[in-house]
Amino acid sequence: MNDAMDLRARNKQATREAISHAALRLALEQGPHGLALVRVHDIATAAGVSPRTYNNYFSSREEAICAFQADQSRRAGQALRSRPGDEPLDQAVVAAMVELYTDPEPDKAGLRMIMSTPELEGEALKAFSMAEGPLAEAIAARTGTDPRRDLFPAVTAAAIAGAIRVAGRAWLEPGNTESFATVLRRALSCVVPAAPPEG
Amino acid sequence: MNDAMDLRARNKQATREAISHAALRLALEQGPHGLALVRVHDIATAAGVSPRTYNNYFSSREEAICAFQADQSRRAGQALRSRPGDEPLDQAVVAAMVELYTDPEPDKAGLRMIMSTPELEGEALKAFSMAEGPLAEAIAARTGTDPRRDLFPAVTAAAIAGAIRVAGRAWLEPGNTESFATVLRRALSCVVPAAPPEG
DNA sequence: CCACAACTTGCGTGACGCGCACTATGTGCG
DNA sequence: CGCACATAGTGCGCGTCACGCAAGTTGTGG
Repeated sequence: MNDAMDLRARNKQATREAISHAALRLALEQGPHGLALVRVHDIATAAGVSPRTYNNYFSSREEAICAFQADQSRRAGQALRSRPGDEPLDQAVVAAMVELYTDPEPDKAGLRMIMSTPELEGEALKAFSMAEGPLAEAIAARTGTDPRRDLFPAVTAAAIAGAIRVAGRAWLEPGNTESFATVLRRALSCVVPAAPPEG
Repeated sequence: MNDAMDLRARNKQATREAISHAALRLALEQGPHGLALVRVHDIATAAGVSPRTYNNYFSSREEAICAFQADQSRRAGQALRSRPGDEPLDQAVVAAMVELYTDPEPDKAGLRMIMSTPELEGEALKAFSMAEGPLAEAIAARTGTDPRRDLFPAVTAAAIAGAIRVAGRAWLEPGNTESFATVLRRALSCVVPAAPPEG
C-alpha cells in the first residue's frame, strides 16, 4: 500500500486522537479545579485502550489534554507558507494565523481549560510555542534572511506565538463579545512588522 | 520586629534558595541527559532538609531547578519601572532588560541546562513567562494605556519575554562569541516599538 | 502463505506528590 | 520575662504514576 498514510499510521493517529479527545473531555467534566480527579485509568478506558497504551502516546495527563492545541500550532509554518509569496509579511502572517486559528472558531470551554488551569500552564505554553520553530523557518524563507545569522525570524515567531496566546486570554475574558478573529488581528497588529529591519 | 523581612521570612527564603540551588547543581552534575537520575531525596539531602520539606517548597524537580530563572523574571516589571519616565519605551525596555539579565553575566552552564533539556522545557517556558504579567503592567503604566481595553501592553510583554528566550538560545549557540548583552539588544530591537500604535 | 515489523497489553517496580498529625522554632502580648 | 499562638520542619502512609520488559495481536511485503 502506497497511501499517504497506511493503515498502521491511520490507526495510530486515530488512537492518539481518541486518547487526547477523551482526556480533554474528562478534564472539562471535572472543571479546572478538579483536574487531579481525572485518573489515567479513566482516560484510557474512555478512549478504549489500556492504561499502558495511553502512555505509549503521552507521558502525562497534561500532555494528552493539550495535544490538540499543540498539533494546531505545529501547522503554523505550513499555514504561513501557503500564503502568496508577494504578500507583505505582516498581512501574510495575520491572514495565515486567522485562518489557522479560526477555522472553525475555537472551542471556548476547551481553550479556557487549557489556558486558565494552573496545572496545565507549562504544557499550554509548550503547545503554543511549538509554532515557533516552523514559523521562524517560514518567515526566514519569506524574507530571505538566514536564521543562523539573523535573530529576526526566531524573535518574530516568538512574538507571534505570544500574541496568539494573549489574544486567547483576551477572547476568553468574561464580557468579551468579539470574534476570535477580531481579537487575534488586533493582537498581531501590535508586533508584526511589514519587513525586517535593514541591517 | 519590623524588618523588611523578619527572621521567619529570611529563613524561609534561605531554605528555598538552598533547595533550588542544590537542585540545579545536582542537575548540572548529571548533565542534560541524566535528569531522571537526580532523585528528590538527593536534592533534599544536599540542601540539608527532609524530602517532605522539599516539596513544601516545590512540587517537582523541574520547578526547583528553574526557580532561579523564574525569580529573575519576576523582577522584570520592577526593572522597567526603575527607568526614567521620560525615556522612550523601546530604550527603557532594552536598558532595563539588559541590566536585569546581565548583572552579572548569566551562568552559561545553568542556562543551557534549563533551556536545552527537553524535560525542563515546560518549566523553562513558565519561568520566562512569569515576566509577562508585571512587564505588561509596567508598560501600561508607562504608556498610559488601559491593559483591560488595549492588548498592546500584554502583547508587547509577551514579545519581550519571547525575545529574551530567543536571545538566550542564540547566546548559547556553539561558536557564539558575543556577550549576552549584545545578543539581547539585537533580539529586543526586533520587536519593541518606541510607542504604541495610535488607535 | 509466511516471516517480519509495529502496535497493544499485563505485570512489576521504583519514585513521587501530598494529606495528616506531631514537634520545634519564631513572634507578639500581657 | 513567660505564655499562648502562628508558622516552618518532619515522619509516615497512601494512592498514583511512568516506564522497562516480555508476551500476545495485528498489519505489511515478499
